[in-house]
Amino acid sequence: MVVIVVSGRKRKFDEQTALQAAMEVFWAKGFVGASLADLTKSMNINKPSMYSAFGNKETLFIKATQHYIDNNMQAHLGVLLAPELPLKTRLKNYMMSIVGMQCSTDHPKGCYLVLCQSEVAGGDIPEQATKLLLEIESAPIALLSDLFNTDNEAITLGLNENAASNALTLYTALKGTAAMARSKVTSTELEFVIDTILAGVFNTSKNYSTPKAILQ
Amino acid sequence: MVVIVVSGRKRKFDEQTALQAAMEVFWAKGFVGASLADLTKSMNINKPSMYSAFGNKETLFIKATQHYIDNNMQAHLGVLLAPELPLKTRLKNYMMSIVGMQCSTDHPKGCYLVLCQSEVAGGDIPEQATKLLLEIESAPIALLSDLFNTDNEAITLGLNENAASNALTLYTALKGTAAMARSKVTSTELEFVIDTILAGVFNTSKNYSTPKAILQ
DNA sequence: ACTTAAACGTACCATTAGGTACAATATAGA
DNA sequence: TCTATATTGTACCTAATGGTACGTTTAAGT
Repeated sequence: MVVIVVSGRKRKFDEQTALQAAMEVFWAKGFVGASLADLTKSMNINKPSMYSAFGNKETLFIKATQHYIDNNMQAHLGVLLAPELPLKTRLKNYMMSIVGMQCSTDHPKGCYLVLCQSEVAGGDIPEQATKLLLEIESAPIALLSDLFNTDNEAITLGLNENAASNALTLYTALKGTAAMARSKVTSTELEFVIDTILAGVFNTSKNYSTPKAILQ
Repeated sequence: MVVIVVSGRKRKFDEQTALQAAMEVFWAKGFVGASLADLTKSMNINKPSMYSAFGNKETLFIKATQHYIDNNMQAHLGVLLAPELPLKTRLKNYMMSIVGMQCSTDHPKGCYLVLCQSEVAGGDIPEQATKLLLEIESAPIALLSDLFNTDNEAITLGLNENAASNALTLYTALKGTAAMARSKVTSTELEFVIDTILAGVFNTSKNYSTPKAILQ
C-alpha cells in the first residue's frame, strides 16, 4: 500500500483501526441495521472524516467486508491445507477454527458474512455490496469441493464421488454453527456437532445413492 | 376466537390476511429491516388501521411471529411423531419437511425465526419481542432432546446417551439449511446434507467420546 | 331516521436516516 | 514565514422512520 502525502493536515485516526471498528458494527448489526451514527461512534470519528476516508456507507461496507475476509477468514485456511495430517483431522481443525472464531468473545458472535448475506434477500443492500456478498459465498464451497476432488485421501475414501455435495454439507454446517454461536452456544457444545457431521461425511461416502424426498 | 361487535363501521380487511402479509415482510426483511411503510403496503391498509388493529410495530411483530409458528412450524411436528415409522425416517421426514418450506417459492426463502433471532444481538429489537424470540429457540431443541431420551428406538441405538448434543446437531443443521435456502440453494441439494448429517448422528452414537479441541 | 361507535384517510408530529457545505485548523514544502 | 492543501467539527440538508390527531365515512341498534 503506497500512501502519497503532498501536504495538509494529518489524519488523527488510523484507517485500519477505524475499519476494524466499522467491521465489528456491521458484524453485530448487519448492513441495514448499522446506522452512520453507530458506525462513526465506534470508529471514533465524525461523518465528514468517514466520508472522506471511505466514500460512503456502501464503500465502507465493502472495505469492511474485505477486512473481515482478510483478517478473520483466511487464517483458517492454513490448518485445512496443513500437510502430514489426515484429511478428516484437517477438516475438523479447519471447521473448529472457524467455530472458535464464531464463539469468541473478542468480537461479535457468529459470522459477519452469514448475517449480511441473509440481508440480501430483503432487497435493501446496494448493488455493489450485494454483488460482493454473493461472490464471497461461492469461494469456500469451491475450496472444499476442490479439496474433495483432488486430495489423494479423499479420492481413496470415495469422497470425490459427491465432492460438491460433501462441500455443501460442511458449508451448511458452518452456517448453522454461525447461527448457533449468535445465540450464545459455546464452541465446546458445537464440537460435538462438527464431529458428528464429519462422521456422516466420512462414513456415508461409499454407498450413497440419491435419496427420495419423503419416505413412507 | 370470540369477536364482539357493538356497532360502528366494519373492517375492510381481514385481520388474518393482513397478519399473513406482515409475517412475510418480517420473513424477508427481519424486524429492523421491515419499515412501517413496507408492512402497511403489503398488508394493504394504512397506518392508523394497522395501529388500531395490532397495537404498534412490536406487537404486530409478536403476533406475526406467533402466526409463523402456528402456520409454518407446527405442521412439521406430525411427521416427526408419526407412529409405525423408524426413528431415522421420522427425523428425515421432519427435517426435509422444514427444508422444503425453507426452499419454497410460496413465501420468502429461509426461516423467519433464524433471521430475526440473528438480529437480536444487534440490540435493536424491543424487549418483549426479544424475549419471545429467545423463548422460541429452546422449544425445538427440547423437543428433539426429549425424543432422543424417551423413544424406544433411540434408546436401543444409544442416541439417548448424548440426547442434548444430538438434538443440537440436528437443530444446527436446520439453521444451516435455512441460511443456505436464503441463497437459493434447492431442497434437492439440501437433501444430501440432511442424509449425511442423520447418518452421522446414527452411526457415531455408540462409540463416542468427548473430543479434543485441535488435533495434531 | 337518528344516534352512537368504530374504522377509515389525510395530514401531520418529532426523530433519525444518509449525506454535505463551509469555516476553522493543522501540516508540508517553498 | 507564507502558501497551498488536507482534515476536522459544526451545522445543516432532504427523505424516511415510527407513531398520532382529527375530521369523514360507514355501519348497528333503537
